[in-house]
Amino acid sequence: MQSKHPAGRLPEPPSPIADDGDETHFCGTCAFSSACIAAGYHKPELAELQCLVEHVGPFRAGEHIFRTGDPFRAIFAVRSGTVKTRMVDKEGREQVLGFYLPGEVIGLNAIYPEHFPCDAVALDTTFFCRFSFPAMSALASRVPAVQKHLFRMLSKELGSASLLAGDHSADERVAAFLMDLAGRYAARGFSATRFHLSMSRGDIANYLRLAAETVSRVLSRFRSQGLIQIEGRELELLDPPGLRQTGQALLPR
Amino acid sequence: MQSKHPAGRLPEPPSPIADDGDETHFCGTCAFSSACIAAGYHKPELAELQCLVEHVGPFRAGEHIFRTGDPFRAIFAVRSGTVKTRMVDKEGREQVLGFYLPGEVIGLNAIYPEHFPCDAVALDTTFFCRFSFPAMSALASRVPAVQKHLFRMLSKELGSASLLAGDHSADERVAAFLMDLAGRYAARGFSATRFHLSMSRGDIANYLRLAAETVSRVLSRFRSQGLIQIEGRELELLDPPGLRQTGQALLPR
DNA sequence: GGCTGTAGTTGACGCGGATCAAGGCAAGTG
DNA sequence: CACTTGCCTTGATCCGCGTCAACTACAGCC
Repeated sequence: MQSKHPAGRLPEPPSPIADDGDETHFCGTCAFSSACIAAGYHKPELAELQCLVEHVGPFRAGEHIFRTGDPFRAIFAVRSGTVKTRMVDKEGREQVLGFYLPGEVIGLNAIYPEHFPCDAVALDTTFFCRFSFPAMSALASRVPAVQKHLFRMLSKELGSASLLAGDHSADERVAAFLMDLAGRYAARGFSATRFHLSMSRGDIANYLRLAAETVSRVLSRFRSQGLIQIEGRELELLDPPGLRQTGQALLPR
Repeated sequence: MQSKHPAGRLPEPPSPIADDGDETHFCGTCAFSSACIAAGYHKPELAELQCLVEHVGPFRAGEHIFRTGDPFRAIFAVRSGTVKTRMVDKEGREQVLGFYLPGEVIGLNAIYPEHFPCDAVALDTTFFCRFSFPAMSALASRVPAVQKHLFRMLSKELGSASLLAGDHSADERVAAFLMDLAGRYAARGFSATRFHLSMSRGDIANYLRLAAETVSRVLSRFRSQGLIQIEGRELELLDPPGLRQTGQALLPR
């Protein structure tokens, strides 16, 4: 009972969708796979991880996974599809906080306030593993590898938050954004040079604190410079070193 | 053997310095006080917290607590003084990531990379509690309150990272910055309307992604509008509601 | 077919804030 | 004391990017 390619209509590049393995090794690209490996796949604790996880979805493009103010009970690992998180201020202006790809986890910023401080919106058809956080905390107390993994995930997200920091030109920001996406796809085993942008130009612009028109212009310029090939949302990186060069001030050394 | 006011020469406002209590209740404003209270002050686990903490300092203004690339072994809670964290890119440009006041914790973003991804620099004379992270993790496994507290601290910092997000005017940013500081001082029991800015205009500007001149101009304008009184680094908020109004788009609802 | 809505691209123009420059003030130093 | 150095303020100029606008492309719908 596996729905194969829920996002549909991506002819050329392989769609980045985490293919679940069997029931025990349920997520090849799962956010917790490294914790499982460290703990040893066959330890009894793993069975507990099985118990506290719940597969949810599909969510269609535009649907909310959670909303600002919802009580925090669980974190969500993206199994397939893409998610944006965003805050909406009282004047109704949106601020995109991040995009989350298969294998990444949303909801960690809700632990402290105990309510979600932002919305999570599916950008295409999306499935999740839902982890009850109380159960996960209890498990973390007994399995050091799980605790360590949670600490690491939280710390990692702290680091990525500073990708936005600094005042940089539109070119630098867009180049760094593309290279960041490429790296994250590569880390999960997808192509690092050819992928689909699930988010609109407006979302990219908002995330990078630019106008949609500026993003459009920069992408056109990158294309005319031979750095990328782009048609609609299908993207190919023709010159990753060149892009890295352009965005280097924003990228991890 | 308590050095009284290491920063010196602050005649009017009470200097924000955490006064240690006795050896058992060692930090009234400590970053872990809530964890201690939750665990119960007299539980044996508290003695362990005592064991893994080490008081370090003083660091003088400009001295490094840690540097980019240093191996990660501990986190540091500010006992007194102020710290900035910053990254320096290969062109030598500095990016200030944050300011840390008494009771706040630095180093959490180093858990994942296992090396510090940034420098921490004292802005005035500063003392710390140093917590060995391996020991702290081990303790967290046995004391749920400690684990919970670590999760909450990490998650809280994730939230504060998005104070910078969004593209906002210089006025909004500066107002939000001042109100944020005020709230953090208030949370630790210091005056929320009158305090000392330990960081230079340049550091503020860098953190807010503005030019130092712009920060200077905005502060002058706020003074002429009767929102603040400021002389050098001594600041008094005359109209907190007005400032909150100005910075509302950036501030938590 | 025509109508409508959404997303993206491209051009023209103006503004907010960066940059450049000059000067003031306080603390430290020989 | 004069001199330097660092920090701050204020004014003048300039430019990157936001804003406004027009246009294209495409999908869904009746």
